[in-house]
Amino acid sequence: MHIGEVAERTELSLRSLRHWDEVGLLRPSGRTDGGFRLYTEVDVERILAVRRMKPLGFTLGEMKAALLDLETLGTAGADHAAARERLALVQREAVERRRKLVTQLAMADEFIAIVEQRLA
Amino acid sequence: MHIGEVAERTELSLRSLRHWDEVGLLRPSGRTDGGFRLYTEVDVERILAVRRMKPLGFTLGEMKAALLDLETLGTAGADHAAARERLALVQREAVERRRKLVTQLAMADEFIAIVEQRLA
DNA sequence: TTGCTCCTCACGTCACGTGAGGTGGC
DNA sequence: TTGCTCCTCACGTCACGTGAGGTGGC
Repeated sequence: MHIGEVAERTELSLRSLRHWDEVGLLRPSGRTDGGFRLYTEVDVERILAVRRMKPLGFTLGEMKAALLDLETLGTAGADHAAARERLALVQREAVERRRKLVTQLAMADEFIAIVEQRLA
Repeated sequence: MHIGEVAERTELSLRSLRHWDEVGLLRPSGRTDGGFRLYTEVDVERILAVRRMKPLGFTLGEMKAALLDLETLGTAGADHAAARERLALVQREAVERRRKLVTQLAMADEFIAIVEQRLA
């Protein structure tokens, strides 16, 4: 699948997908002879996983590491111990950041209420 | 009140407050002879208003304009018509962006659930 | 063969972070 | 007088946005 279709399906910009490729967060599985990026369904699944992490404000590097660890846990015979340890930290961080997201949502609601009141 | 106290009370970095001053979003009401920024309670109120808008992803310029319009509506005799019109647009945008925030929170929850499941 | 999609530079942007070197305030 | 807080550069960072100029794919 070409980058355009992936962009549409994931609601990401072409530039983001290319950037993620550049920095090694998400390399497409293949390329055509002409150099076109070729993504598989598995690639798209990875991209969607990154999309879920993104709102929590992790850096691309952190997300790359987390993605790797998640896939390690899904693979038999790998070094599960280290991956589990790192993911446990990611989990704590994620829960903490989720709390901040909720706080931000509350602040946004306050702002909207204030504007509504001023316009009423 | 000096910048340090403001930073603590608003949970913002010194750098952010200085940056907001630099770009004209939030100038402190005064300066000491030595050049120290002096913030009033009203300044702090403005800063907190900006904090409420921030999660919605507006640019500093947009927030500056919105803040101005909000204060215009709070002032008698000013050009309320134009301010109301612009604020109505800001309101629509805000509601739209709030929806996206909720979506992001849902995605974050999905991610946390996935990690939890993998670690279980 | 015609477009439409894709490619690689490469500079620009936004909102700060992070020292460096120096001085004001109580 | 001693620190602790504050100041101004000014370069760095992160995650892309945005053309420019060119070519691959069906």
